Amino acid sequence: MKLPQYRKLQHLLKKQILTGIYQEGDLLPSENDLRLHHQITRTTVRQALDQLVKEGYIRKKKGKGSIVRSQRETLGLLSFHGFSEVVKATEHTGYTKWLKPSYWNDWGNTFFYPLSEKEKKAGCICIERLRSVDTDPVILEYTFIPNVLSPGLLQLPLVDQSLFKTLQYEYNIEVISVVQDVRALPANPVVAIHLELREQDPVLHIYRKYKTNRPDFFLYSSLYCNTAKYAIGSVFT
Amino acid sequence: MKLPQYRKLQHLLKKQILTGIYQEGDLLPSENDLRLHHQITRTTVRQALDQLVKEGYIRKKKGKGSIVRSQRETLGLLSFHGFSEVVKATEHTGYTKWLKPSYWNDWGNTFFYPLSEKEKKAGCICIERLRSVDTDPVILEYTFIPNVLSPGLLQLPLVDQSLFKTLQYEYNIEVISVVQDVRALPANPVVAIHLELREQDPVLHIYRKYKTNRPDFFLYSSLYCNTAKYAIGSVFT
DNA sequence: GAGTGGTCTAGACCACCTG
DNA sequence: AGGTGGTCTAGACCACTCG
Repeated sequence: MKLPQYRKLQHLLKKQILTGIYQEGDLLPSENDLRLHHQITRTTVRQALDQLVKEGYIRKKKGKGSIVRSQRETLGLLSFHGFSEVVKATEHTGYTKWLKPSYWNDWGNTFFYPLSEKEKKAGCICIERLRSVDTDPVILEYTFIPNVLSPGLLQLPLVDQSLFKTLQYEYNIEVISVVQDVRALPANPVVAIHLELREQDPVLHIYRKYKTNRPDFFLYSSLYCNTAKYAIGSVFT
Repeated sequence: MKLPQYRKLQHLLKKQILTGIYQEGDLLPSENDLRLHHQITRTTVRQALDQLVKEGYIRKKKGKGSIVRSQRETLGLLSFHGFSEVVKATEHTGYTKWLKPSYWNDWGNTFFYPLSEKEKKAGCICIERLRSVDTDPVILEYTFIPNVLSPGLLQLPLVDQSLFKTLQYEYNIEVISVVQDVRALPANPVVAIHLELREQDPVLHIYRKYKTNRPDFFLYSSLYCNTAKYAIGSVFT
């Protein structure tokens, strides 16, 4: 575990942002301050800050400084949920309902993405959630997590109700990229009931594979979206 | 027009990749070579290469070199079409049909994204294309280009049949990010006919706004996708 | 005018890959 | 062993922001 200097600074600053020591809109210490405090050169400081920019934690402004961005914005890029963005943009309120307690399962015969032997053997923890904007159900989400974490997610309470935050705080696991396949489908009965649609109404369906900073650990999701009222937004940079 | 050194090198290398001087899998000259040839320091060379990595033109390997990636992969990140990816992955052949010659139009009363006064006054050039995989129509695409380019896109032949390539070669305009809204809709009669679906069948619909390296120049698209056979893939990093 | 980030120089040592 | 990219040092000048 020999991290380069710039990674250490990067992780330190990220932690300080995530724990609220620096909040949205705050300025980080200047590159010069950081250089003096950590006894490294400005090049190295800049390397650390470049990473944080790439990850969306800060943006930089010439003559001003490094400005902390909101975590919503950060997630927005990755999540593609539209959920948080929609909620944020419209000042509606978002709500997530656990359809049932998370449970262990094997992967079934035909999982939507290929699995490694290790993943297959461990089975997975399944989470079924319904996400709403105000009182409108918008996303029905099935999440599949390989059961390879100790002590296991089943026993843990979630930080802030958020799976990603829990993984980050408890296991240092961070999502670094997402691959997804998107389709338009007619709603099946289960989907129709939860999303308050008629059967056969068009729904947006997304298969997702999340890559993390652990090379052998992935997350999987299957999402059904009612886009009648709210579209799903995303940004590519 | 005072470009920093690293931008110049970045653009030179990009041009050489796009024109095939360096092809997929080739190694770029080493950082040391580039430094000597261009009389700049390695730091500056690395800055240029970092940009190309970010844009997906190359990937770097320690002990090996900077390897040129395929342009398909590159576009894949931005395009979100799934079109080229699907075609590439399955070794089917892609085909684009101009439904009619491009034509001038005002924007209509309710364009899907807000427009600047300058854009409104100029009107737009419209392109209607149908993209197919083998013989299956997959994407019906309407593209709207503000009519602010001289001599105007209407008179120009397209490079490689590609709008993006034409903009890059003729005007030095490059797309740098995309904002989009995605929905599932029932097919209307026009869409149904072109995509060979029944009316009311679910189609994926995407509104897109492309941001370019010209701060005041955007492109707009509206896409209808038949996802019955081919899903739309995308990657977030 | 003082402080900030943006660009750049001229070196250095390391880990990794390949012959 | 020699070449590659990865990390890092210790400086410099510039353009921009703000009081």
